Amino acid sequence: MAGGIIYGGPLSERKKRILRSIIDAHIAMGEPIGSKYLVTSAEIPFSSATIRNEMAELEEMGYLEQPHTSAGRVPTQLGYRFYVDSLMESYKLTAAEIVALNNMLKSKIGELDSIIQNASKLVANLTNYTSVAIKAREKETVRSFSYMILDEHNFLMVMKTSGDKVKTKQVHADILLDENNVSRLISLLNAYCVNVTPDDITYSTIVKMESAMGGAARLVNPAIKAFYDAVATASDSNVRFEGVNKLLEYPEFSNVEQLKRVFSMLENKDDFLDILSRSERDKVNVFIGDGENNFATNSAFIFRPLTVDGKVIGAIGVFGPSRMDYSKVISTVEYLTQKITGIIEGRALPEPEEE
Amino acid sequence: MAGGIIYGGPLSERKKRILRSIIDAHIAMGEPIGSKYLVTSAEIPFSSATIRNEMAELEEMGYLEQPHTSAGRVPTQLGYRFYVDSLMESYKLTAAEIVALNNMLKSKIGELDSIIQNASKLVANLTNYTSVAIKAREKETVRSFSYMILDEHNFLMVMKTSGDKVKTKQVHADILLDENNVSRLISLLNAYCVNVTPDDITYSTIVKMESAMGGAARLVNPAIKAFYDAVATASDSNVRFEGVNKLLEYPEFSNVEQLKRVFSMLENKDDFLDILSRSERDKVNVFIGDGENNFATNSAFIFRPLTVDGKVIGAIGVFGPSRMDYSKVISTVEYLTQKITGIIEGRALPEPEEE
DNA sequence: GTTAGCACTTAGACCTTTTGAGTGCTAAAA
DNA sequence: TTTTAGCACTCAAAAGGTCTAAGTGCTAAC
Repeated sequence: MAGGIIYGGPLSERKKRILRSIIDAHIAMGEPIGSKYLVTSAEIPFSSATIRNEMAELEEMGYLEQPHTSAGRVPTQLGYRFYVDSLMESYKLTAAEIVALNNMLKSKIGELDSIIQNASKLVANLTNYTSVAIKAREKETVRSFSYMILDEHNFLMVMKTSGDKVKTKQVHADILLDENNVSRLISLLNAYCVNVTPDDITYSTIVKMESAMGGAARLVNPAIKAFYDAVATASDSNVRFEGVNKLLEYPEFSNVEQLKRVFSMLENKDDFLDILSRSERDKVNVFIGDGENNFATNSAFIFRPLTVDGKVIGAIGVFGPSRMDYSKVISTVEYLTQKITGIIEGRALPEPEEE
Repeated sequence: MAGGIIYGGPLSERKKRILRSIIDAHIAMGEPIGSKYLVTSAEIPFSSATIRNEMAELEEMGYLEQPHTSAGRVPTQLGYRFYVDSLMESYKLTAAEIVALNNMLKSKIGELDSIIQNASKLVANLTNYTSVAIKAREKETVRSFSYMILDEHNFLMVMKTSGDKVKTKQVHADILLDENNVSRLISLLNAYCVNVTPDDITYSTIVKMESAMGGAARLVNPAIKAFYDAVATASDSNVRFEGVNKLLEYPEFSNVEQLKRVFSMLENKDDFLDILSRSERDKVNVFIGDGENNFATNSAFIFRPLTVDGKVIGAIGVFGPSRMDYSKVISTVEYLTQKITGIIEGRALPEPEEE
């Protein structure tokens, strides 16, 4: 190898093979990998001495590191990144896994929310890592209001949102309702509260509306509240974890200090929303270690955004140690999000035989 | 003391005082408490020897135990139970805490769900334990169906439920909608799907409805699906935790084995629903240790059900080590659930000055 | 370019010793 | 009869020391 060794530079085929074997073995066993192991178990056809030389160079190039002098090598972030980007053999989902995924999706033809959440549970079980379900914040406003009178004290407020959904809220009034006063109220809402965020509603707006309502002024407050609720709820985001206890299975998280760091991170759900907002859509994203994110070292976050009509509405992913079974996780997440997107867009579920 | 010592029997005033001091101290420090400590810090006006004698008797009676011969004493479940039931001085919420609670409740005049969840967050912060928010399963059926046509391909299905709520679902159809076919569909729903759980809908029902709809048979399926979603969602229950990382602060959970047990328990949300269903309503319930529940030893669960119209709709509580600041937790949970029940029932929020 | 061999390093396992907190018991004091 | 001082005893946890095994880097031979 002429010339100096470049940090992160190109690798010979042999180096690639050794690096890949080290990472595979480390992912499987969780311990530093030594040269001897590679000769006997990974069947690299060179002596341990040769491998040691290669490993020393891989270390100098930044792909490996040693926890201490007399230990084997462990992959660095750079090592994992390389592995993910180029070395990994794409894991083929087993028939059993595909069936499990399809069954889940079929049985739970329900709300988007519960689909995502069930998918998340399944991912946790299939991969044995903590899974993450994210429902993204949607900034919605109301395009138009209409109504339906339920009885003399209740009417239904129907709001078409900017996202072309329909939200409804039941409004209770302590005065008698009739077509007359409710329709007046609704046209006021259509005048003042269309394409407007809840923060834009000022007290003076409310006063104006109340004076316009005359004797039925008491209807304004509950109506505004219903409007507020509908829009505020929509703009609520949501990050949920499943299988948090699986983290404890991995030795890298088995001391309390590490755990504290990890848990306070998981608690900080905004960080996950942040990462989602900075991610690439329509592909599986992989965050590793702490150079790339403000995550705890030794950990990685793999997820794929869910998009509908070009808008990111959420994500499903996996959180775990950076020595993670990347190919399995990536293919599971990929498969599932594809299917979910299909369901959301109204396509029928394909039979499990496919693939 | 004439006669033999009775297990769990009555206690002299001095024993009570000593027991209480031991538990107070143990709650504060998390370590076994020795006789010397009680003399110097808890200001028990007897010598350490006397206290040792009393402690030996309290141990024999089942209120205390020793982790090992040369250690201090630790309360047993029986000890904690006694403490909770009779010794504890009711903790007075500080003004700051009351203000925080009230502000939270005021700012978030929204969905019940989000109220409970925010309350839960607050409880976790105020008490420094993991908080638990439970939304109970509601078994609901639909009392009557009505509709509102949105455009030529969408209508709104409005369902009055057995719980006197109104649920709505937007239904999309690929055939043209008009007053005629939608109203026919709705009257079929009123004939076949009233007071019925989703499981009662059989395939033959669907076939019957489809043949009755004639040319518009394709409307039946999306309508049934909407009905199913609405009722299934309502019957979904929900257990959420906040501040799980706080558990790590307590030494009793600081070894990985203990943590595994605790986390797999938290994962098992049905257990919490179970406990809720077996709890006493309208008061704060305290589960301690493992004699009383299938909880991990060293842990306790304190919660209060939320009831509306005599039905339990959820609960707010705290999960933590059995050495828990019972009085603080109990008064926080009590206060908050009272207020939330008030809000749900439509009462106005009282001013923070009260109390 | 590859490999065998060897000196060197070091975390972790294992053992022993020391320390100190806390007890139970006995005999004296109140 | 109740309380207390004093003392011998116990035991977990900390501290220290030794040993082992895994794994390395380097040199010299192939």
